[in-house]
Amino acid sequence: MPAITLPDGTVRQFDGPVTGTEIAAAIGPGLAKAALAIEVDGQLRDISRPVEQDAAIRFITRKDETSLEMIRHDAAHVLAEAVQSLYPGTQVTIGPSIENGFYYDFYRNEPFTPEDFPAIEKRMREIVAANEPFVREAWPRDKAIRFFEDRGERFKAELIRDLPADEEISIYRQGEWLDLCRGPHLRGTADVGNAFRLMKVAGAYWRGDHRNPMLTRIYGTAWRDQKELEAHLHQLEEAERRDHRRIGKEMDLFHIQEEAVGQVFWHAKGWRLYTVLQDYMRRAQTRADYQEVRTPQLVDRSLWEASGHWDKYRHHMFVATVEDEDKTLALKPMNCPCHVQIFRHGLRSYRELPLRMAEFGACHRYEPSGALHGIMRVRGFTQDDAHIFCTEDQIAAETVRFVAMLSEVYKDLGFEHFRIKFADRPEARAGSDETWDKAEAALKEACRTAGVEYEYNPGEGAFYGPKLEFVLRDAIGRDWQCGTLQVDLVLPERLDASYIGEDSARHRPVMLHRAILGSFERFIGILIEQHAGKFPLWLAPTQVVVASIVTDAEPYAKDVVARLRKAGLTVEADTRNEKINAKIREHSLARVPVILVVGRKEAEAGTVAMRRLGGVDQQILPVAEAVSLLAEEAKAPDLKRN
RNA sequence: GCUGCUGUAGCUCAGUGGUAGAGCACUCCCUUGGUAAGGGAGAGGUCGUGAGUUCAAUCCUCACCAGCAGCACCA
Repeated sequence: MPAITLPDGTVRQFDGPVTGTEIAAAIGPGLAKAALAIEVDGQLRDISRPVEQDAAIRFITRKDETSLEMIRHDAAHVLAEAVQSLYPGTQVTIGPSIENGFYYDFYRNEPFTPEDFPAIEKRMREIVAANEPFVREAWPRDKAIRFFEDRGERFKAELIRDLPADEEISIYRQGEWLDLCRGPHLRGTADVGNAFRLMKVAGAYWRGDHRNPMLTRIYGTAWRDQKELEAHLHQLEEAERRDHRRIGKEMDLFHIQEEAVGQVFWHAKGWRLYTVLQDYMRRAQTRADYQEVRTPQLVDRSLWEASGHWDKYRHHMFVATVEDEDKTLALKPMNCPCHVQIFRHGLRSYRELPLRMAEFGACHRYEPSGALHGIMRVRGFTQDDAHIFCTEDQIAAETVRFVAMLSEVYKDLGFEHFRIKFADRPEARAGSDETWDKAEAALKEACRTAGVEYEYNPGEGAFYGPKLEFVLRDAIGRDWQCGTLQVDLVLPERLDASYIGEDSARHRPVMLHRAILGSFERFIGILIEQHAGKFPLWLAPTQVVVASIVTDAEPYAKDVVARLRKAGLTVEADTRNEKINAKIREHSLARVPVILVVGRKEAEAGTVAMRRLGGVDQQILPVAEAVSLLAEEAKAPDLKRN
């Protein structure tokens, strides 16, 4: 006699086990039609499954976000059926829902190509139109294994074998086709709807392990209706439009070429952006009481052995030898061991702690070729790196200070929202469990003190310590992990860093590794995509162009340029033999924020006609006024505050 | 690194078993034009690299390099 509690608090009694479908029908025909699935005591289930005991329930309709995930999961099943019916002999593996869609991994000798998509999609739409109900069956383990093995589905059989012994093996049928699946599912294939599209194919390792066979993965996107699908496709176009590689080329910011794979040739305009950002960061860290240092690029192998990096990352380091000397050196892949050397140089007192040591550290890592991506993932990069040597007692206060500094920087750079993840011990790690207990506890305590809220990111810590990851949200809703704060009790030990305490004895400092931007290369890539190349004035590679209308105004245009330059602005004169329309068009396409147009009138009156990027109107100003206005606007945000 | 795809002028791309084309950009000439393309002429490429097949390869085959997407990686 289950008593079913509805979300509004009303309770309904039923005589015996009752399915979600029946409950919905008892409430009303509208709901019976709309209900796709049911949540029983917070657990999502098939609507066709009976509820046997008292429970609080909630129906999932198409309006719920939850339905999206189910639509995608079901779409993956529909895809798998379509593929197996069109390409016999293809083995199925897994097919989950993911952000924005779904995928299914198949094993097939010949990989799929996008040319196969129209046929597969057509078959999928037929399956959706047939509206086969999803029927759940519980099978004995042996039967399930035998069934899939008999069909030559060795991956599925392996999955079942690896399921925990006490787990029920559930099979979902849709018409003739069936799949091992935990569920839950929608009512039938028609609930998937038609707002889906196959997107791309890619290789993927079986179980994500590069030692396993490569499967062929088909990605799709699926939504509740056509409008959502179109919005998503539009978002993809938007991301492509903002691609930093494309904009970097268009705006002449940088390039990369074969002779220096994974390393950036910064052109004048890109380098201006870089230096403006670096100057800003230098001021920020000076305000926050950091001391800036500089350490060598090439460091003897012995230091990397001592730090533990040689062991773990040797194959990702650039190694150099000298013919006349029997030495092996490595281009530094990170700065911490070098910073410890400065810390160790001479006796340190507890009075010097916390000691905040910063470096715009140029690092090199031999990243796998497939990981490289524009200037976002490179082999030569510069970190806004710093190490804070402090006592355990100081971790909390330093965390508070760091989060404050980082928040200000992100805000100044135009990112209002960020979130924090707490990454704890990875499987492969240095240091004892006690050390990790201590480090994790200290960092959690620091977060509590700082009033910092975080999500967990289990097993993703650095090999020497737990870390906080700071994740930005950009203008089109994408997340970028940039900042980090890592507690390290291991490296000071390994490299024997110590200070003299109040008690005249030697003590181990704690090292906090921290970065805000991460690397300049990657962060500038993010900035480019955030602004779609239309930078705020202080960051713009070319801030102003003075465009003359007639030859007579040329000397005046050059004079205006000189005055703007004197005020510290980056300015170009455009006195080419072109019509003003063409000049406006070109500089607008080049994303120059301000165009000052000068003709005979302006030359005589000592004025400029100012036009903003994206605007259509103009503003006539005396030169002096334009110069002071733009100079003020072009100040970095921290300088405006003073 | 793995799987798939791609590599032709500075950029975006077309094209063919008989050593190549467009638009934009560039140079020069005409034009002095008032807020998103004025007109004309010209120059520019050993078709990613190397080997093979062929009378003949930018095109076919193989290897390598690089790029793109995804996976794996990211101290």
